[in-house]
Amino acid sequence: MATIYDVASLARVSPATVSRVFNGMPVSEEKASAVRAAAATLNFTPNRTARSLRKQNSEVIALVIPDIENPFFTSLARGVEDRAQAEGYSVVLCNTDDDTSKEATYLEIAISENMAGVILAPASDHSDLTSVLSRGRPIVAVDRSAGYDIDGVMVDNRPAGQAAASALFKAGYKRVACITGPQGIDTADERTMGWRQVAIRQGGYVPELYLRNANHRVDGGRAAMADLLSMEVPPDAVVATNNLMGVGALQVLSEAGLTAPAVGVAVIGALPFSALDPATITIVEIPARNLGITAAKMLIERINGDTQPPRTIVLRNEISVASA
Amino acid sequence: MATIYDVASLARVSPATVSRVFNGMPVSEEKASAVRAAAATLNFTPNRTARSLRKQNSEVIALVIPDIENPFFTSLARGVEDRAQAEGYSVVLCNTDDDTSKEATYLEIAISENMAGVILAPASDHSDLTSVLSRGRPIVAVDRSAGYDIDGVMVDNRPAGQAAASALFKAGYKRVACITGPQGIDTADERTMGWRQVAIRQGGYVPELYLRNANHRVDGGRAAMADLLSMEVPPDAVVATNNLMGVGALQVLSEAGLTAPAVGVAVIGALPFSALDPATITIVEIPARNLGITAAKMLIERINGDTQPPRTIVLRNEISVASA
DNA sequence: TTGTACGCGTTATCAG
DNA sequence: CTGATAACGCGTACAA
Repeated sequence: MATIYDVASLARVSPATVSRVFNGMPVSEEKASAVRAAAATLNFTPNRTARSLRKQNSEVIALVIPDIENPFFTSLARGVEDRAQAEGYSVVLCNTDDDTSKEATYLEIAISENMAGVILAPASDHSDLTSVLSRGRPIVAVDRSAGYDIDGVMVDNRPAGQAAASALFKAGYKRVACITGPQGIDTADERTMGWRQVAIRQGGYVPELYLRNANHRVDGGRAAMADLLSMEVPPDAVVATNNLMGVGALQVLSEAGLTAPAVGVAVIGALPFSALDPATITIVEIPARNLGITAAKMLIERINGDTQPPRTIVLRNEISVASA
Repeated sequence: MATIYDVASLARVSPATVSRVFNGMPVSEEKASAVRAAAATLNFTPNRTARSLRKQNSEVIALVIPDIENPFFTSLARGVEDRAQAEGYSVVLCNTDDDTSKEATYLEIAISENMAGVILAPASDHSDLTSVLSRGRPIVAVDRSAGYDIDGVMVDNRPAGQAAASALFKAGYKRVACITGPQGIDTADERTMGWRQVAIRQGGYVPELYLRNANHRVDGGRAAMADLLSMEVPPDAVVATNNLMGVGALQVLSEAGLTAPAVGVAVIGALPFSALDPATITIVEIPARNLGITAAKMLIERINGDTQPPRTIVLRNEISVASA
């Protein structure tokens, strides 16, 4: 592995000059071209570890998400990437699998590899950010809040829950259930609250009986839906507060022969890759990609030295109901 | 940011002793606990950049994939992660977006950050691996071959194409089209070849007329399917050589009112999150997750010093046809 | 077992 | 514009 010393001696200049060439600092064209030639023959590339140790930063952003198999987060990731790459940053993804200890490890790595900053979709509301915060590295929470006073980009979750529930009641359903995520994840809690408010106002049944907490994946949605169907008086409609639980619920309903108007379904978050037209499903759109773009933008501002107090951006007007 | 020197002076020992404590080398329990106490109060963690510069390696594996929004690759990624974490490695994901220059950048980063090794699903057959190979870092190709003599984990693609085509012909279809990926990606080429062999043997039409190259995403599948439908004599069945193109084809067919037995569909690779039962679709399963597990296993063997010649593992028997 | 001192490959400072 | 040199934070001979 060639170093700047090798290049320097081959080009008959000092190591400092080599460094300057690779950092766009003023160097006479004569020496510069000698350096480039030498670097080419030696197949030299600056060692980022050493550079990063010296400069105390790198051009890499860490994006830490809880579930890489959820298209919502991959879409968000694409948003982050597109924005970051446009600004010259690379993005590495870390999957925490909803596990706060894995999350801590990745944050540790990000900081300790001198990455420029972190965008975090927290695994829970008791994530441990001390490693990041104590080093003063820029960090932005996205989608979910982390329980710290840091930058954040969120959507207005309660209205999303309200919209989903309202759509079903307006369609004439009477007992609208809710399949939501684990407690302690604020997106889930807020969306549930939105559903609850509408349901209580609507009246005619006891909403709390029709609330199920599940994990945020397909099997969670399946289990919850199956449980709801086994009730003495089952719901006639259901709100799923994320996309994958929605898929699970739809699967169980489909398997039970309950389609279309028999049981109403509203899902918060786009259904991934729906091959078949989900004609009778209400979708409350969440701007996943734009969450990513916005978070990357905020983070890069911080990296560039922005020191205003932490702020939270709420993408209020991007929630839309598509009842096809 | 606390360093070993800070910890050392607080614990009244030498920096070397601090280092030893954090690397499990013999240290008297007395001093060890003093070090741990000091480290705790200073909130110290070893700086990975410095460590990695010194040791010339890290405990991080890079997984470089072409499309993070394709569930096939995220599933593969989960396989890699699970295996790697079990062995004490962390995994960072890099998304190349099918772009060889982004790919080169990420490989560059991986090497130059002293990552332990790379698992690469190549963006094309002319990827540039010189940065990795010249440094002698372990690398494993997965899913697709990279055009170098390196370790690889693949599936037997041609039989997959044959199985998909055969299933449709056996179901009585006469003109089985094929929507495949870009030329130069060997998985696509091989699967196409499988379809072609079966189609030619079957006879009764000119298969080449019913072959379409598309990008590997949903819109690629949509465009190709639309094109096929506009033929004077459209196909009565179609093989999609990857999951997302399959979704695109199904969407277009569904929109055209062509469901179920009107037009037959076979897809190579699991359909992601199918909320509705794709009753009449033939799926040729590709063991995405196991590809990841196997690749991680191979890579870690290399990291641990295995020096046998490069080998390619083909997961032959894991392809299964599920015609529900 | 412990400490001293050097080097991993760069970049920044400071002379010239 | 250029070169020598000191860090960046850590691990590891080598010596004690």
